[in-house]
This record gives sequence, C-alpha cells and structure tokens, in this order.
Amino acid sequence: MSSKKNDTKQAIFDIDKENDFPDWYTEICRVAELADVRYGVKGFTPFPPWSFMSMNLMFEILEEVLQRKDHLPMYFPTVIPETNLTKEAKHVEGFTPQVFWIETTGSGEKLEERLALRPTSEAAIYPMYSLWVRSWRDLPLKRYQRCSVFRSEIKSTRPFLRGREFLWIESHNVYATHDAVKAQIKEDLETTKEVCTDNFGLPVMVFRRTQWDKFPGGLNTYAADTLMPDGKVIQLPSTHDLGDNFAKAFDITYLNKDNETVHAWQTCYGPAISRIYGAMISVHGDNKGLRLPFKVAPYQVVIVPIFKGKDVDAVLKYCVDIKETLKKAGIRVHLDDSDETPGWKYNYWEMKGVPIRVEAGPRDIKQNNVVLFRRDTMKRDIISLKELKKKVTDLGKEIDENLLNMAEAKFDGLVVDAERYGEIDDALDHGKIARVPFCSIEMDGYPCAEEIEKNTRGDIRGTRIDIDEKSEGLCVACGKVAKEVVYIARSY
RNA sequence: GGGUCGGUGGUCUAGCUUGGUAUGAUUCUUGGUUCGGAUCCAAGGGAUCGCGAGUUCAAAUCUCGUCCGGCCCA
Repeated sequence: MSSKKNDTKQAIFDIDKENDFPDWYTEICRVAELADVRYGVKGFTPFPPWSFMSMNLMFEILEEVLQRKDHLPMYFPTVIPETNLTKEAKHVEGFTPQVFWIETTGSGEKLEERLALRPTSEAAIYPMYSLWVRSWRDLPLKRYQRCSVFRSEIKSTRPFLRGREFLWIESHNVYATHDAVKAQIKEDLETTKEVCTDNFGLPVMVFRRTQWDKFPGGLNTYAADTLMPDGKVIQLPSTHDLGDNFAKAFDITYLNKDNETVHAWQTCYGPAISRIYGAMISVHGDNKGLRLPFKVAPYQVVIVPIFKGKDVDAVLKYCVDIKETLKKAGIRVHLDDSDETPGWKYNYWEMKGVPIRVEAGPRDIKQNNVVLFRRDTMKRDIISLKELKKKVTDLGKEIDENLLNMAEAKFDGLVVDAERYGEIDDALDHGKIARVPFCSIEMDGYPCAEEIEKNTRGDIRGTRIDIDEKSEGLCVACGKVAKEVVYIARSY
C-alpha cells in the first residue's frame, strides 16, 4: 500500500559506518564514484573526478607547505635499472619481493638490463644526487617529487588504502651532518601535523618505529598513525633517517670546508596522498555518505534551485547570480540545474559530501534570502543574500574545525595501559590501543614482539616521540626490565 | 599467503539444486508531467551470463582451470 513506494525506492546511501565499516567503505567508493574497481587488474584502480579532484587539492596543500620550507619540486623517471636498485643491500632485500620488472620490449626482445617500476625512488634519485652534490655549498639539498609508485602487494588490496600503484609525494634530502637530518625529521613531522591534522582534519599519533619495522636500509623510521572507524590504526606519512647508509651505497660525497671528501647524510619523507584520502573519507564520513572538509571538497558549495513552472527563469537567474558571487570570492561552487527534484539533489550531494548547500526558491527571492545547509551537522539556516559570502567562508572554517573535533573526540580514552596479555586483548577487542612496557625496540626485542603480535593479533607501532614517556615495569613478553613504552594496536 | 563467498544489460539483481540462450528494478535516450527532503506516465535502447577448456543433442545452470572482486584470518 503506502509502503509500496518505499519498497521500490532505495536510498542513495544508508549504511551504518560504525558497525558495518567494510561494507560502508566498499559501497561509498562505488556510489560516490571515488574508485572504479572494474578495471580488472588487481590493485590498479582508476580514480574518477570526485576523488581525484580532492586528491589534487590535497597535493596542492602539501606542496605549498613543502615549498614554503624550501623544498623544490623535480621529477624522476618511472623505471630504475636493476644495477641501481641493488646497490643498497637492505633496501634491495626489503623492496625487491614487490617489484614489477620490465624485461622485454615490443614483440619480446629482451632488454639488456631489467628495469624496475619504481617501488620508491631512492635508487633512481641517489645516483644523480651523487653527481649533483659536490661541495658543502650544495647542501642542504631539499627536493621532492609527486608521482605514483608500484608495489606488488601481497596483502589484499583496497581502493586508496592499499593499491599496487599509489599516488604520493616523496621528498629526498641531503645534509652535511646527522644533526641536520634530525632537524629535518622534526620538520617533516610538523609538516605532517600541519597538513593531515590542520588541513584534512585527521588527528595523528607519532611513533618511532621499531628496528624490525623501519624503512629498509635506513637507521630509523618515524610515522604518523591515525584511527579508522573499525578501531584499527593506519599509517599516514612516514619519514626516515637514512643516516649515511645510502650516501655510502650510492657514493654521495661532498668536499667540506677543510677540503676533505666526506659522505653526506640523508632523509626521505613519503606522504601517500591516495592513502591519506582513503583515511580521510573513512574518518569523516557518516551513514549518509561522505563529509568532505571544506578545504579539499571539489565543490565547496552546491546550489539547488527550487521552482514551480512559472518561476523557473527568475529562480535560475537568482541562482546564477549567487554562483557568480561565490565564484568571485574564490569558492568552488556548482549550480545543480539538472532535471532531478530538489529532494533527490539534497540526498545526492549529501552522499557526495559537499560541505555547504545553498537552496533558493520563490520564498527566498521575495525576501532576498537563501537557505544555507551544512553537511556536517545537517542543520539549516536562513540568511540574507548580503551576508552570503561571509557566511559561507565562516561556515567552511567552522565545518573543518567541527570535523577535526569529532575525529579528535575518538582519540579520547583511546590509549589504555596494559601490563599483561589479558589486558592487551581486552583493549584491542574494544578498539583501543594498548600502552605496554616492553623490553627493547632494538633488534634484541624482536622475539618478544613476534610473541606479542602472535598472541594478541596486534602490531607494535613503536614508541611515542610527540610526548615524553618514562618506562616502568617489566616487559610483557619476557619479563625483563622494560626499557620502552610501546603502543600496540590492530592495524591496516 | 590461507579460508570463504561471489562475478548475469551502465548499476543492482532473479534464474543455477532438478541443463532447453534470461527475470525484475534502476540508470540511459525521447516526449509530457512534477519540483521547499528521493514526482509520475508513456515509448525506446541496452547481455557473446568474467575468461578458457571439458561433459552433453543442448550449458548462465554440471566439472576443471584461470582472472577479478568482497569478507574473515595470518
């Protein structure tokens, strides 16, 4: 009867994100047209405009920060000759299992030397750095490139979160001293917070990774983790203290002020924009779909005209004027003048995550008003046309702050102290992160880590470096005096 | 890497047990109607049933292989 209508109509999107996150994620990628998994090659996914426009904005924000901090853009080839890739022993060992090789051309003629699709570009860039760096006056050398990299992942792939080709920026830097390297690491972590937290609304915890979980070939890895809706953490940007290991392997030397040839010191930093995007939509989304931050929304404002037959011209004119006003103010605005009904448009653009909607119809024209709707709280306000520009700008800021606040609230009470296996299990089973005393994050702690990870199905994320912590008590696994406080979480 | 479920017009799906070339919805195109929270009506278009092999007079359906995807686990 009256329910017949509801039976045949299905919601554009309505999935319980908190309780059904895997389904939510798969479906929002499809319905909001973020990634099209029909391409047919495992781990390789086309990104339609709605996700790619946001990722471009995210790249722009990140690049602005890097350039402000004196990094210059450059671009290196996608292929790396095998002899270069094998120069740093640990690096080879870490990355070759996931390399895609090019071995032939045309109808099958073998290449003289195999070429790797870059899994990361140290081995492409550093041979050139060896030529480019001559004197202490060349340092520091701060460069980055924006590109995609290729890794034949063994773990199951998912759009954005783990692809076999993914989009990132990699920053490669050369210094005269190890102290300068350490300062760069600190700067990278500040960049991470400025970009991911202040701009994309993603709170992070920063860890020093364990020695068995660091970047292959480096001395130390520092990484920012954020929290996904299913209680698992995911790694966002990581930055690596390469020491002088790569300088030795690739012969990057310079003449110092005393006219001596010495090895340089290096860092690299790798924020994967596609993965950050995946985390961002997951953290901010709700049951009705996406909630994009104002700063990275492809359309920041969508205008929905409302009219009865004879009002069409007047309403459309009113809306076009609104569009022009906002455009002039530098706002990314879209007027939806398609044939769909207003109700349909509301639902559609809410699902797409547009932060602000302007609704305008005959009632508003009469009083020189518009209806302003905000996606984050789903609340409406009637405002006068005069104050539109200012209200939109202010509301955009407010929405971004609110999204960050809501994400930060999830971090409250997230970390739970645990000193025994049962307590760790209990924390992880409730989507928490366990803070536990642990013997050592040097290689001698590895057996304990394996035991803990096997018993709890959690991963040791490392030690915190954004806060000071003193270790107390005994290692959960071996019972020796704990030198470290580590965090254990289920992870992506 | 292991387990498991799945792949049928653009999308979602029925059919598969018990073989006989395919159901419905939606989308799309055209015309009309409607428009302040998912209008309604009519006509039209759209599928070598993921791919390959096998069994059979006959395969979406049964068997094997393979690719891709979802979920769970390492």
